[in-house]
Amino acid sequence: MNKTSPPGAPRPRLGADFYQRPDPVALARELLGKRLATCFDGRLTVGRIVETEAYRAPDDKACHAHLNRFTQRTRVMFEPGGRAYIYLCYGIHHLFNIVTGPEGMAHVVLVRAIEPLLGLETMLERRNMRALTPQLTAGPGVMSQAMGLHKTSNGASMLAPDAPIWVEDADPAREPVACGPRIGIDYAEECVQWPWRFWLEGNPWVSRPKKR
DNA sequence: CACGGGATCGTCT
DNA sequence: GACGATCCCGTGT
Repeated sequence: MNKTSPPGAPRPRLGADFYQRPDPVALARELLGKRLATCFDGRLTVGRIVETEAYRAPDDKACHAHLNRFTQRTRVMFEPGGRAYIYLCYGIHHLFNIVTGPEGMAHVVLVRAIEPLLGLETMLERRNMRALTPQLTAGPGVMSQAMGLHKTSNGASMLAPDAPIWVEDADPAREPVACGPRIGIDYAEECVQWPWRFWLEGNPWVSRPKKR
């Protein structure tokens, strides 16, 4: 009997009960292996989530909503879980986060890398690449680009049955889960070492910059 | 392959 | 006016 389904098989979308649970660290871990999907202009792209980071308000200094700082930018983080939080980083990269937790708790999970499953041609085209290599989607900026995730989708709900951004349930990952410090948050003082980055050990689609 | 720097702009001070 | 939850390319070895 088959224990896994083909990549193209339809899957149930995760709903509010998943996203609105209170612990963003547990959610970051559980999102590993699930399928991030978008459909923009009729172009379906799906990838298996292989790397995430948790950001938690109010105590986490690396979180944009540290001390529950409420600004125009962080506003969406306070919404109930199940929306996209997408912001421009370094003036170039659109970083895709999933708002989690109940309303008022500004927790998010950054999706850092996916393993491409469907819509590979679309992903390659968006990235201006020819060959299928981890550079396609390993890293939060390039992953967003490949999936067509842009700051114009900031605040979009992922809960409606016809929402163009969603996460599908999936079979449990076979790879072991590893964790370690988050990337690029050296300013966050005592939070720097918190092991809130999660990845699937050995999966080649996990980001691997030089300095880590 | 290691290293260094530039790109580029929204956000908050 | 400073600074990012990054990435890519050029240089040198």
